[in-house]
Amino acid sequence: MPELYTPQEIEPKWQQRWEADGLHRSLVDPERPKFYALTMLPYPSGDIHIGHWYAMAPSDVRARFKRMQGYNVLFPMGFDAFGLPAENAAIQRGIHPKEWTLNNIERERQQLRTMGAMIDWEREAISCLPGYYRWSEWFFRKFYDMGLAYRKQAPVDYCPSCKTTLAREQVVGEERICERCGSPVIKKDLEQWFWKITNYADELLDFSKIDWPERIRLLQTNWIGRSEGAEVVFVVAPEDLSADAAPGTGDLVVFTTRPDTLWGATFMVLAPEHPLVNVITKPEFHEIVHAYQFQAARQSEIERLSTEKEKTGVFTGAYAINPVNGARIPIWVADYVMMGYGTGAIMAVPAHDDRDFAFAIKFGLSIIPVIERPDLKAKSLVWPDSVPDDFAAKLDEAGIAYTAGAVGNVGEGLYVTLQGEAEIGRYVELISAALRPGNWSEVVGTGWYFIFQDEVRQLDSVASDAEILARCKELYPPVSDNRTVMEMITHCGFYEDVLFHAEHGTMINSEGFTGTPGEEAVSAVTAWLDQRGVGEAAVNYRLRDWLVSRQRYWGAPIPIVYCPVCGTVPVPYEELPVLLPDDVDFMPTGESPLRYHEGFLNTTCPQCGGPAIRETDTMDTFVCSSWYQYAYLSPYYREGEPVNGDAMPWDPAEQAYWAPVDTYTGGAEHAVLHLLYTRFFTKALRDAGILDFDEPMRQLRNQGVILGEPRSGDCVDVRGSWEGSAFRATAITVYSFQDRDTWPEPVREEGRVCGEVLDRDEVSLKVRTSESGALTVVLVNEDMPVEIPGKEVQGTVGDILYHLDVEKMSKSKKNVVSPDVLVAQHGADALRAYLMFGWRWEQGGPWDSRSIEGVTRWLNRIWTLLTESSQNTEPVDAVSDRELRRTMHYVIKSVTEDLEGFSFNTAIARLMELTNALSKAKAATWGSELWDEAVTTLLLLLAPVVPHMAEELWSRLGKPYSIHQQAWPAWDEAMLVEDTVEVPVQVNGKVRARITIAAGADEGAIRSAALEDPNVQRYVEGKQIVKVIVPRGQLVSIVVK
RNA sequence: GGGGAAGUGUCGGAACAGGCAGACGAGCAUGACUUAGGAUCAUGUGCCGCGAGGCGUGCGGGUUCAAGUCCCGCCUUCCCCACCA
Repeated sequence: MPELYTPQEIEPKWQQRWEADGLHRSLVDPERPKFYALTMLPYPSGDIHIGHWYAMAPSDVRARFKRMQGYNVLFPMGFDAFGLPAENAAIQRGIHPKEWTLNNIERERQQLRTMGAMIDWEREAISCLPGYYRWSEWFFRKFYDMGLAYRKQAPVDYCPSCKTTLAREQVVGEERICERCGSPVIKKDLEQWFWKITNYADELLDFSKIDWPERIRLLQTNWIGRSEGAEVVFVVAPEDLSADAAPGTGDLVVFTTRPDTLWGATFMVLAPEHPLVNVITKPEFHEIVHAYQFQAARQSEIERLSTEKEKTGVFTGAYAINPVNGARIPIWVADYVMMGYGTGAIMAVPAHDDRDFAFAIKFGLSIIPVIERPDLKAKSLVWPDSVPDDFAAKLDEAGIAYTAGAVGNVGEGLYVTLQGEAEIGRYVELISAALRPGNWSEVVGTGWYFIFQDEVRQLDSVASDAEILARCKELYPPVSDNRTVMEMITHCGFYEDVLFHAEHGTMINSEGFTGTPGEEAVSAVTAWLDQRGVGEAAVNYRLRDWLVSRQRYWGAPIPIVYCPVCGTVPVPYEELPVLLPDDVDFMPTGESPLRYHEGFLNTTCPQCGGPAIRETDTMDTFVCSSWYQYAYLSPYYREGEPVNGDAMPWDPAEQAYWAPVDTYTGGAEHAVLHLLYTRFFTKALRDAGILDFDEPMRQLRNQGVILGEPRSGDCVDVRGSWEGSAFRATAITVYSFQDRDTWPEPVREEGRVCGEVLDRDEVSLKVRTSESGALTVVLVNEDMPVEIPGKEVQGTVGDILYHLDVEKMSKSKKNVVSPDVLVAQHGADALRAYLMFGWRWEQGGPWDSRSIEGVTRWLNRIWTLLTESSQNTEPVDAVSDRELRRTMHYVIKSVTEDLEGFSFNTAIARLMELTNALSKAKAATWGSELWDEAVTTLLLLLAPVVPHMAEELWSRLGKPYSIHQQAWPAWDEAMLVEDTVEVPVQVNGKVRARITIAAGADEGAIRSAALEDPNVQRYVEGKQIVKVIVPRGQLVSIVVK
């Protein structure tokens, strides 16, 4: 009886052996090239789940692969151990966060060990231990000395559920919810510590030194949000400032990306929180402005749920002077301007910004175009009876396009569409001549002409706006309600698409700059502003400084002391770490429990020795994970030893050898959190003289997410008839998926189909018509009525629930897949292989509990293939030998390239192919030299994937321990060449024959062989051969006529 | 509203550089061995058609001897950002 494959026995056995032999220790070895493979460290929430395996197992495979390729590989692991869940557990269950965390770590470490990964556990680092967080504090102190850490009072995001402030990056989505718990965040005005990540904004935009996914680079780029433009100084009109105001008080600095539109700035808008609002608001406007500010503040606290973003705002009564033309423009307050972006104040150019346009229309502010439309499009509506009847004929004559149509219920008008200066000019001439008394006409979009009987005006200034409007009102009193010309013409739907544009183009109505082409406009105006001292080129970023203060206990203390005499004093390097006291009360107060711990709070000032209090906020946990890749180099470096500010935070020799990380793997969800922070950290440490490189991780690859297994849909019992392979429904009965036990048996027969609905679209249902999964397509109409037993109401096909959501795994949804259970069932090796095989790694997808069986079967096949002897029933055959050898080399090559390129699924597919080839060849080659070579190759290629099984079979074949210390097989290109190749022959693009020909035959030989083929002859006969193409000898393409 | 990614059998997914679409696996079907089979082995399996043959990579065009792949226009889904000045 052959021995069965029992991973449950084999796996622990080898894990112990490897550990006893220190096989996974990674020591500095200058003789060998290093490879630092890092996978994101887990947060010890209590359970290692399938997502961890999905991230780590293929990463381990790749690390092992690199080791077999001759690299000295470091593959460490640790725990991101500070954080809220531990503290919440303390509050809810009375367990100390440290105990909760360390217990979880112990459990997770055991779980991780079952993976059989080549983790060097000697280098484990846990961020909540003093030996670790001493250095987190040390970095804070270092950044403080470098001027990168500062404290300021600012409106910050606060999560009322986590009871702490959050960094901007930790607030997600339109609903502005907390990244950890999903609660909506609120704004609070607090004094907090920030790190100047913005100092590195430009450098963080440079990805030229790293191989990171496009997606992450893009997310970071967008997050940093660099925009170039200018800062322009507007001054508050002197009469609107109190006489005793200090010089400069009235300066209103705005940031704009479009200084070329300055002449069109017809008003200004300040954010409600802008400090100058209270200074400039005229007394008679105080009440209304204050009410608006209050309401705006409240609104940001409640939640800005209103998706309908109707503009609101109030006038301050004050005016500013537009520096380019001295125009007096009103200053408004509106919440569409954010205090947090730019300067919190804008110049509004309603003609070329949709928000400003909407605001100006709503509040009756002037809109003056100052940039020509690049397409030079214009429109004009010829009002009924405003011109003689022959006007249309004149337009025809002039080649001007128009359509006649009703204008409201007034009569028939002409809708004229114009393009280009010349045509517009011709039109203006025509209409001027034709216009009847008491009428006017306008050209909208380009030119902006207002044609009256006696003159043609252009909408080119605030003054002309008023004058044109006045004339129009005179001619046609119904327009009297309008406050601006633009408001008047918005009532005409025909003009809708030419009223405003935001494109770059030639400047108009801009005094000396009129005529400046769009490409030069921004830079020309910026230079001019600079020269006149009213503005300068400026870069603005969306990125804001990293708020690192957290009002929680379970984090690294911020090493700062507040002394009534000396002020803010950092704790001396030598006194670090500031230890977290164990005996604190965990009460959800909204303030750090440390604040109520007298022993912690009260201290002496390091500077004057007098009584002082400690900072009680702790650091964001992302601080600790920003440098963990270096912590692994020499965990808890110099613990217990006091160190000064010039110390190295890790062993310089280890750093010199291992750093930086060569390959980093993990989830993409940290694109603008951890992955941005750690880059910042590395750059800051470089500037501190600690690191000598710019980027922490050379190569980054993100795995996808494993989602829950799709759940069942409703069951349908369908009557109808077959139409080919599909079934046309005439009557449908639906059974809810909730009443599974009452479902009828799946059926697929003449006239009836029954089963669960897996998918649905407008015209069909996909019904599972057998237990095992056979699918039938049922053709339906979406509004077709269905019977629902026990329900009075009739539903329709559109109501049928199908397959149900593919969702993230979560305990509450009861769709989690436990790796522990799978390891017990199939073994770690099978799970590792399946996680590689089941999905494109970088994409992920829903779990499929059935197809892991396929991988298990494969491993069993390998097992019997190598453990059972063979009778050698088939004769030795040189051709098939060669074929096996060829497959072997092809598989070596493919697997090597696939593992290198993170294409894990195809690597497994190729290994399966080699297995299949061996199965086929076994009866003839078993026991031969070739057999041994092929089996050895298979095992070596398998070693990174299924390390335990490979080691077991390796030792059973009597090969020297350990397989993991063997060299990766090499392939021979010469072996990849086949003796004969099958060449497809296409006639007019369709494959009509395949010819077998000696490999390497020249083009002429292939061509004539193809033309001689009888099948080809059939298609070529009687036709004229136009062309024969033989690209790279791969195929023959014949074109006939 | 802006930006990005992706649409291939029943399913997960292959396809180098424009060159035989569907590798590998799941599922399904048939058969073998079995007391039995959710084990194992073998064979088949894109769709339509009895057949010759035709049709097929979200839809519509185009380039080419040849298009999943390149170009133009659309549709759908997912993700990110969002009154960003």
